[in-house]
Amino acid sequence: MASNSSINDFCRFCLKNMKVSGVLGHCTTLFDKNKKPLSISDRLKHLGLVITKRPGRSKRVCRGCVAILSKLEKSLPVFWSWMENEKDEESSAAGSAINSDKRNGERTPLKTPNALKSPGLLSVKRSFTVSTSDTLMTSRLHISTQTDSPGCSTRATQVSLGILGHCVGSKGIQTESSMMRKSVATSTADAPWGPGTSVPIGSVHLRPSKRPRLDEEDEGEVSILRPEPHDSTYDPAQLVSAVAESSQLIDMSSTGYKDSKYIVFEKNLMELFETCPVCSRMSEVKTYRRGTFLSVHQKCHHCSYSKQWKSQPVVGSTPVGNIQLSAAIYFTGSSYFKVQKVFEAMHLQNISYTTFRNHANSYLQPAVIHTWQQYQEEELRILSQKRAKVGGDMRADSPGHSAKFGRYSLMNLENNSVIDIQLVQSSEVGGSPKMEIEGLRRSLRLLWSKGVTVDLIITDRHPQIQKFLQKKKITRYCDVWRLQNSISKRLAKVAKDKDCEVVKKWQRGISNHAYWCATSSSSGPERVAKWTSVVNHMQDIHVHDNPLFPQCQHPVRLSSDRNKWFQPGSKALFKVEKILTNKKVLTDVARLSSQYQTSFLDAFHSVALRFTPRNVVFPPGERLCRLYLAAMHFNENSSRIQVGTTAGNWRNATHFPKKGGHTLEPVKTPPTQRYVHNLISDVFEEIVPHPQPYLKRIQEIQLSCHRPSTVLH
DNA sequence: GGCACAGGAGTCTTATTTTG
DNA sequence: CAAAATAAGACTCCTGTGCC
Repeated sequence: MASNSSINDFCRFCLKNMKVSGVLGHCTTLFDKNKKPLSISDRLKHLGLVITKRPGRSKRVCRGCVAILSKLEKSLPVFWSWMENEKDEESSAAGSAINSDKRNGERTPLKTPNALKSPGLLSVKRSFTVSTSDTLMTSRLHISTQTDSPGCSTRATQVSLGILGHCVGSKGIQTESSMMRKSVATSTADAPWGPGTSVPIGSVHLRPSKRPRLDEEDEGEVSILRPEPHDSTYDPAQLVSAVAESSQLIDMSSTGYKDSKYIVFEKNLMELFETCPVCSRMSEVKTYRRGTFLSVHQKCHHCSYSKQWKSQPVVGSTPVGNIQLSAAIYFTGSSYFKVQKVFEAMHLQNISYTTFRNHANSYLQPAVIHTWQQYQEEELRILSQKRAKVGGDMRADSPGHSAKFGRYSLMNLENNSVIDIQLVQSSEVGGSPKMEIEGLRRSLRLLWSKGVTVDLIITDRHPQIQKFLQKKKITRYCDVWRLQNSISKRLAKVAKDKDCEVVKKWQRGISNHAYWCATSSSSGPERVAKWTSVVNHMQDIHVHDNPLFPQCQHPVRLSSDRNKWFQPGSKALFKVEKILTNKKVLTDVARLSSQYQTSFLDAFHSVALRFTPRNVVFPPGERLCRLYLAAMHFNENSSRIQVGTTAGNWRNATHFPKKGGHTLEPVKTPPTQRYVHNLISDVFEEIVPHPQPYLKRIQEIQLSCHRPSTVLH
């Protein structure tokens, strides 16, 4: 048994040990009948390899071998069709048998892809002679160019694969490159991307397109390639096409951000380039795709007409649409992978994840940091002119239950806007319980460094925090929602006891009572007096010993439900009284905040959750940026007003919460995303032209995410 | 030769299924 | 029903490819 299980830890084909640190990773069972659409063994069978369960042979394969199988499934039909074609030609052509034999003999020496290098696989491959199907597909290109095969089929391949571009190269290519450079050399008037070229993008175009974007290089090379409208192949038609092209590009702004975009089908697009507009005969069309970008190179062999069309403006050497897509995904808090699925579902061309990450690291995150810091500076400047009233709360921000990261959010309670977010890693402060106090410390240090005086703070009932705030002489208040939530939970637990069912009838009443105590009292002792009076009230006693609150304020009325009153000396009363008059609870009741609540902080947490879903692992830098984005979204939309009806009433919507019953919630105006547009503008106007200062800033931020706790004390 | 992009592989994670 | 096993998603790092 033990030996069998150890064999199954290895891949059947490449013999790789798939057990890492005692855990099997990325393996698939060969004979899993439930696997959809087919089991691995069935898929192999389809390709000609019959595989059976055998003692001493593993029943699992690794992900790498499954990937090879998938490739073979894609490529083999192509390869088989080649074989069929060759057979047909061979049978018809006399004397080709020798060549055919030669080819069969040559098939194996082709370069083996890395993935197929393992000995176990080779044996399998040989058994059905498809080992190089994948290789053949890719090597087709190299063989044809190097060996200069005279076969007409090869020639066709060369053309289709774009090799011709290098050989012919001349007019079409020059036209294209000069177009790019023309924009570089001239300022705005003849820039191919249009006269609306903004200064920053212009500055990008000032660099030769081949140079690294981050380098500032001379522009001498640029003008050399300018004069291509005066090419020897000058033709009025060409001029027409060039003018049409430039006018088309002139209409859009340099980044085309505000341009509408469309989904264009390849077939429909290619209809535009099929025939030469000058001689109306078929022209050669070559395409080049990079992410969402497509360039079409049309060349007519009959009249020398050539044209290059680009689907998007290009900044430096990066298509603008690709960055815009990355920015749109990132700034709206969406997930690349979800968008990728949507794109894939409709065969829409997309950028790779690596590209997305590169864009995020180079431009998007710097934009977020920059915008957030500007906003924060301004907010803190205003706040420094008065005594700040803030609320803070920590939430775990990691997948699962492991509180690896925590985010401490600080909110200005006067306008309900988030003014600071601190990301704290449990490992840097020595455990998750210390994260909250650390987050608060960091936030307060920032406020103090900007000259903000904290008047009061509403925060958690954590003893460490109480001690810290006492030391710093900051008035701390308790949030009513938190207190009533904590008490509700305890009451719910008691209500489950079969002798304490009466507690259920009072849960909502006690919760409401907490809010009433907080809002109707002017001092701590008065709040406590009102709070403790509920114990009498629950026994149908409405006159109390406490002079601060001698009598219930509600009108005298007879209850229809006599069973709701607690019986003196009952177990239920004893348990509820213990919860309500607990010393810590009374201390917190005395500190209940009457004017400011942190319910908006919870609303922010739910927004933040949409930007940083818990089941996705983000690197700390990206996590912080996403939280900043959440804060920007929240701050922009926190003060939305209620929608009115034509009759002049406010609109409400009925909600049916999980607990039962129903509530009326105001219908507010739809949320806006102005911050997204501002950020994208920032990316193109400031960061893409001069990324270095922003990158430096983001490095500082990321470093500060990991600074050791000792620095902060 | 430089750059952008694509994709593979390793690692960590959660969700689901299987097993005892 | 709980624990173990399995599958697969998500992320980082790295390398290869092809265009300019």
